[in-house]
Amino acid sequence: MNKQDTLPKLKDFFDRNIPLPEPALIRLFEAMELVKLPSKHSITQPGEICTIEAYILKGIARTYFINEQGDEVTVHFAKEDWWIGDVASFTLQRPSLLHIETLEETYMLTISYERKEQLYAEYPIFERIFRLMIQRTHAFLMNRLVSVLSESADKRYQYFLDRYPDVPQRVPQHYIASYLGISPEFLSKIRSKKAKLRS
Amino acid sequence: MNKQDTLPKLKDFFDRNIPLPEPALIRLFEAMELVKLPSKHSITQPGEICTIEAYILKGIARTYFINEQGDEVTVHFAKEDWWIGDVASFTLQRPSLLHIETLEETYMLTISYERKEQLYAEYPIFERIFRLMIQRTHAFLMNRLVSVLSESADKRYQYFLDRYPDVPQRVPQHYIASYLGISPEFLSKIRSKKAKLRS
DNA sequence: CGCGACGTTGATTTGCCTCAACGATTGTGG
DNA sequence: CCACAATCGTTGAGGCAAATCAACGTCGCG
Repeated sequence: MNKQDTLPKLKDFFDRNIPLPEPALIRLFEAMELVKLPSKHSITQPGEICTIEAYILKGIARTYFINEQGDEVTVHFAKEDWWIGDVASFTLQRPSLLHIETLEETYMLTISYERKEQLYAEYPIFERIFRLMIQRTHAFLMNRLVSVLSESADKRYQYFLDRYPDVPQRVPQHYIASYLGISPEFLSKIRSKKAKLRS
Repeated sequence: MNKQDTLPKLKDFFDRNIPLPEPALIRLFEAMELVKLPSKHSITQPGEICTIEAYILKGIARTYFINEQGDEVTVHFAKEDWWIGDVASFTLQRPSLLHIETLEETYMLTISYERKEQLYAEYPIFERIFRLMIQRTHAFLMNRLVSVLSESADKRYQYFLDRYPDVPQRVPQHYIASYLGISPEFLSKIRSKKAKLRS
């Protein structure tokens, strides 16, 4: 994959979400680096400072957390056309609490902390752009919270399928269970019940 | 309560969280309005556009959501030294999905959408300040999500008490249950079990 | 005073977890 | 290239956490 060819995708993302002037787009693009990561490679680990934020061109990654009982809690799946990164660790440049790792070979455009700060300094419009971007993530998190607080596992899974129809074919099922906040066994049972109903 | 007297509180908030130059603080303060609301008054309702964001000086409010089954899900309690508002509705100026209402007589410093846009335009530093503020909320939401996904009701309640020791004395208990994502009856049972253990 | 909102308690049910056993698939080292 | 291990998903039995339903006491307020 050639970096120049990836500009249209980035442009398309912003056109659909946070329209920004062509020159700003170009500046951002220039500050970013095309990175290819094999499957199962880590972007951030707990204790380390998250050094990049990335726009995913192709592939898929997940963000997860290991709680006190020692089990993994998947916070987020990020695939094509999504951003990833540990917002808290990146912006405060503090050790992360999260794992982020690829689940497929993944191509992404990354930006480092320094480059981003540089953008803010040189083109204040980026303060606004990234403020709007984080507001988008905020709305997303809010939905997820309400869903976990008030819906049954069954419904959450259905909702997940509607929203991410291709993800179940791309990632191990127990990661999806941990995203939904249920045990792998129980997700399996939900699935088999659904299959019976359909026939 | 006199508006001038409230400046130190606002200053104190920023000193502790997002230090900002004195002149910027003054600009912000001037753009804000001191508002007093009686208990049980609404700031936003679903369908309306959320017109203000507010810093609470005294009192307490809650943000909630009514789901498909018709029950209330409390997303957030905001008391002294916290901000409230429907970020999504406010920044996009779109109809809100949330209710926000006071639970006590509440004094707050409010800022309207227009005034805030004006601040952004006149003092670009505010883009940064509010970007940092929303990152703070983001981290908060993230914690809450992880907690709901992976901890027992018992533990979540304990955590709530540690973090907001005064709230149980100030708001009806069933609102707390809905914040924790459990039924009012079950919260009552958790409490009585705790009381027995203590004796 | 009497009503409605709130919290409590107990009985019952249900959603989800844990544990254990078992195939199927994948991957890896000899 | 095969053998064996490791990982993954499924299934069933049993148990526990939390919901639901119903009855009741209390309080604040019109």
